[in-house]
Amino acid sequence: MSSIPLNADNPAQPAAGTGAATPAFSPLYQQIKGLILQSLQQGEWKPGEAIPSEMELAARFRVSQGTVRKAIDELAAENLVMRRQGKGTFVATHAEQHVQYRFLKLMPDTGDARGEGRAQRQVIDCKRVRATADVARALALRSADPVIQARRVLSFVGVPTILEDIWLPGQAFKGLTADQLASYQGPTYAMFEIDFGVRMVRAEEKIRAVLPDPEQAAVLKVAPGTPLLSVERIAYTYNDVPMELRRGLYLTDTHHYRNELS
Amino acid sequence: MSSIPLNADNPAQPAAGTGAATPAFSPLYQQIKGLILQSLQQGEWKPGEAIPSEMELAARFRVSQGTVRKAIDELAAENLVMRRQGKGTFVATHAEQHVQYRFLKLMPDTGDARGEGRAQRQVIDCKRVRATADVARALALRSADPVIQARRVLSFVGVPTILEDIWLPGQAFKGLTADQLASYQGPTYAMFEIDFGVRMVRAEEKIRAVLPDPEQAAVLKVAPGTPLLSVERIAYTYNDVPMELRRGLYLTDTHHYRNELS
DNA sequence: AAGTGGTCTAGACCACCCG
DNA sequence: GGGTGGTCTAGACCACTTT
Repeated sequence: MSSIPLNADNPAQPAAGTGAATPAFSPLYQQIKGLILQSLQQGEWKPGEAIPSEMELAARFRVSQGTVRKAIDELAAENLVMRRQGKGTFVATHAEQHVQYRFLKLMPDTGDARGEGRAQRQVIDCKRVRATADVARALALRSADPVIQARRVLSFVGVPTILEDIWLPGQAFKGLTADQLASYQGPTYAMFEIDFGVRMVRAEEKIRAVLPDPEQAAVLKVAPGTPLLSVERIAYTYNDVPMELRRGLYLTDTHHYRNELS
Repeated sequence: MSSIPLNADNPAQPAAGTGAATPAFSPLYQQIKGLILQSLQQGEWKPGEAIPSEMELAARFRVSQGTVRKAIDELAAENLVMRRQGKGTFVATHAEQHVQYRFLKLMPDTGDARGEGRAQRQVIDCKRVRATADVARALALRSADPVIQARRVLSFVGVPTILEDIWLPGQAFKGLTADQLASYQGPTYAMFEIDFGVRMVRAEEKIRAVLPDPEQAAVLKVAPGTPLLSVERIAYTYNDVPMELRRGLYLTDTHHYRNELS
């Protein structure tokens, strides 16, 4: 087992890699964080499972519990793990997370809960295609690489509200079907974790106001001149690897995109 | 000076108020955080100034440096203070902050820096009015209470891009003039700090896609059917007191609203 | 050299959860 | 009662900034 400190009697030595040299100085807890992160992305612990206790990790890495604690603090702040007092620390998951639909910021204008009767999904199509230049760039692929493209509509209380086009790297999502997209209960990102082992960790969104083209207007059943929110999202797994491009059109008559600034 | 622990030989005792009882359990560092917060909102240290060192605060509150540290950690995470290694901990300010325009998420499509030649401001008007019902509700005032209402346009590289209507509680912002809004260099929120002692700490935004009315279209010099981003912001000072309502219309032809999810 | 924030440790005890 | 995360302390040393 790779231990980190070279001299237990001389705590807080600047740096000491695990064989591979650590070039710039980084605090011990950052190195521990890196090691835990590595185990996370290698799937040593699966989403929803508990990771070893702080004491165990401290013993494994030969550091104090406080140092492990600070490492886990940061992972928890980034939503990569979840702590539960008295129970343990768990690998975060898009399923069974108190905040379902973590990345969906669209809220109904009335009723502070976003829930009020889940969305109905309707998958319009799902096919294998070759990446166009812009899709390839967003997903860090080469042009013409295989990607899976899907289109679906989300309705709230029967009202079509979101039209989404989704692009996924063909390699990682080989075999994804329209049926799978439609029938899975709960967040699509949870399905990605379970069926493909792909965990989305963070995302970036670019938001604009646009008018729908005739086809989009028809699908959403709105007049052609209806202003819509265009939300382009790139979702990333571990290590900032982009794994999904999603272009959404949101009807904001009875909903709004909610954001908190600080 | 009010000390907190009653018994220094028995560290980590559950709770011990400063005279006034602390009803529910809250860790010591949270209580310290509350005390520091209190000093912040009472203006014991002004924006940009350094607060006492961790050792000094530890001595003042009769706790260990580590406990003060954890309290300040949270304040720093909430952007209420800023730490600078080797120098001290400083009261956060909207002026001289590396991230100017902290609350403005509109970015040019090209050029990752938001800067590229600051915005030009044009104040259209600024007057004292009585709060309408919705403005009063947003600002936690009574209907017909005095408020200051301002309208201005921000242009980037000469192109009118943002039309903003701003409402401020008349009491706290007595004497605010159009000239003041127009001539101040730097973030308006910095001017609020300096001229009115009001520090905005966080904000909430509701975003929609809308069409401008004829007047709005004229001011922004766009065609009537141009879709625009409607951004309604409520900004809060300490203690979650709302101090500003702002309704913005963003032109998203060459800009986009950028958001990071995690 | 002195002061500040930042890291690390070791040990104690508290709050919570479960068997 | 025993395990887990959470809090608190005291003391040491590191990294950065200023005098």
